[in-house]
Amino acid sequence: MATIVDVANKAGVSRTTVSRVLNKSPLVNEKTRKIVLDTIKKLEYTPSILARSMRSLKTKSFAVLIPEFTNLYYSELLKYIEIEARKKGYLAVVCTTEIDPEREREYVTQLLRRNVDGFIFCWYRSASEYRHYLKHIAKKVPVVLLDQPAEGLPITSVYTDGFKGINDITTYLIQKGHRKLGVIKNLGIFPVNQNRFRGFLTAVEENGLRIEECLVEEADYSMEGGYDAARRMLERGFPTAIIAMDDTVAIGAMEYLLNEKKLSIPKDIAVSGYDNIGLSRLTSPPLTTVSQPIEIIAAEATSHLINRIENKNVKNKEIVLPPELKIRASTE
Amino acid sequence: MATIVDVANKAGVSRTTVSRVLNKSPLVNEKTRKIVLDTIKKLEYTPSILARSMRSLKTKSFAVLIPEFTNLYYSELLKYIEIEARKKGYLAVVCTTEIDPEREREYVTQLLRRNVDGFIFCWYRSASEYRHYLKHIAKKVPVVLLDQPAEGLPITSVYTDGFKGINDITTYLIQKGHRKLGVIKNLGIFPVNQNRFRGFLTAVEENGLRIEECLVEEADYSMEGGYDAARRMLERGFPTAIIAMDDTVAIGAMEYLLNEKKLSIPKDIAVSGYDNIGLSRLTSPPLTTVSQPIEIIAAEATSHLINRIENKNVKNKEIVLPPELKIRASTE
DNA sequence: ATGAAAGCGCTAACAA
DNA sequence: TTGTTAGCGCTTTCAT
Repeated sequence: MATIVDVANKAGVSRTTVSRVLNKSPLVNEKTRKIVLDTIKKLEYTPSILARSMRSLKTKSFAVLIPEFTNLYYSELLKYIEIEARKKGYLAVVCTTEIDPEREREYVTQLLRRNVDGFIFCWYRSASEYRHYLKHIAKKVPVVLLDQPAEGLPITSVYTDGFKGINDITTYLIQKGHRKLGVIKNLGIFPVNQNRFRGFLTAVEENGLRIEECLVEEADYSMEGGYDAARRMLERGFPTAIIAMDDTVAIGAMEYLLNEKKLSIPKDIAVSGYDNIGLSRLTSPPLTTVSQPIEIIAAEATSHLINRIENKNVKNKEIVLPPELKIRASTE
Repeated sequence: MATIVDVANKAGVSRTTVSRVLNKSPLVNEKTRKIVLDTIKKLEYTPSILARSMRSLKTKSFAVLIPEFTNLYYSELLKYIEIEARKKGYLAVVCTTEIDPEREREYVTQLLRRNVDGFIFCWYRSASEYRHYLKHIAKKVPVVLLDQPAEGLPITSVYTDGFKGINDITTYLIQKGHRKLGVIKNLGIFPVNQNRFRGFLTAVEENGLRIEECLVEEADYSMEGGYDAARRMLERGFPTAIIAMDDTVAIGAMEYLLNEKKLSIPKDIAVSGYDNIGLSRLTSPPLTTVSQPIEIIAAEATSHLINRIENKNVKNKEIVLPPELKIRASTE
């Protein structure tokens, strides 16, 4: 591999000059620049990012921590994060935590040692629980938190209003005549879950229904989790509608109702989700859900992170996006 | 951030000694080691991976190039690649190519400049088309190719026998009495696709059927692609079974048959896939498919790559894994 | 407009 | 067993 010295020697200039050309400094004679550029081509020289990073302590990379790959919400998020990163010349390094705090810490430590320039966290952990830790990280590099309010921390956060989303969908189902509502909460006492669940409770109360009538289950963030939760629920009662807090879980629940119980959706039981992942349009029947503008969330989070990385003056902010009801056949 | 010099000074030893402790060299007095270790703790010192890489030109990281995140086959693959990488202290950097040759090249160049220690490629490109390029890369770092034979290139490859897999499933369907077979090929003239398709053709011939009876369609690697392919196929004819070369595509096709045509699977049309992604067990009805041992593929590929990175004497090899029929309700 | 020299944090060859 | 020294490839003062 050719180095900057090889180029300098062959071009008959100093390393400094080559470096200037590389960094588009204006303090280089036009002729000199030509010669250097030619030599670079001839030698197929490409600057070592390692050496460059060593000096600048910037790696033009950032880390994205998500719970897992197989939930399509994250796959789609990653897709758009990567697109935005590429546009700006950054590399997004994706790590999955499996919601394991130890694994998460391990990754953060290692990534910090690898000098990533920033973090995007999709983690399910109350900000208050992790206030100290997050502050600690945010002191070193910019941090963007997804799906959760920043709650006063020195970080940027991007999320949709989960309370409103679930409140809307619950209200809609009640208005359609459903009185016996089943609900599948997401596992863990995290703000994102609590907000969505509160949206459900509030809608139930606002409509004068009793919460005791509700069948409450819990599931992790997977299809299998939704499948099992639906099974447990049906063992205990028979709702006319099931509200899940997550499309992936909702789809798992639908599969149980269809495959195991041979029920008809929505005739026997209506089902709704949250996220509007691509798959939700294609299930049978298509899933009613709350749309999160995934592309916008990803693009906002990424571009804001990069802005903060490159310009310390950019301030943290809270970006709250509106959820939108997508009524489809699973409730009609 | 504390550096090695800070530690050395505070501990009253030389950088070298600290470095030795760090690298668990036996040439350090037990007492000295204790002192150094203490100082490291006190200063919360962590060695800079950047500086270390700069010397060794090893980054303890490798790149994984896949077409996209949203095909669950890749999500699952990544999950197990990451697990294996973590076990060995490596960071897997995932990049998606969208099967865009230019984007692919760009990534390879950039990743090489970032000194990744190796590559795992899931790319859909005939090895022959890319012989030269692959050789070029393999000269610099170890390469593992997934889903494709190495065809004599100096790289390791891991794949299942797609010819046999599709041949088996086709034979099984014919034996079940299906005579009018629809097939959805995957887009692109890549060995992995050709092998699977040949498996289909051969089974058809072996059973004395005529290929003209077959309805042939093409789809990219997405659910939407399968959906559209099924639509086009049904506009032209009516098979009793549809064989897709990929679960994701098969599921898309099923959704079309169920949602748009209100057909019954398998009564009106049977459907089969390939890959055995987690979702295929949960669809309605569950999808008959050919199982690829994803976990084994991922683990073999990753551990072999890392072995090659760390020990130049390890030889490239071709790892061919057996496919396995998973008969489920979509064909029963 | 150009270059010499120092240094980023670490490792390794050689000396003691 | 420990330390000295050089250097990985680059950027960045500070001179010229």
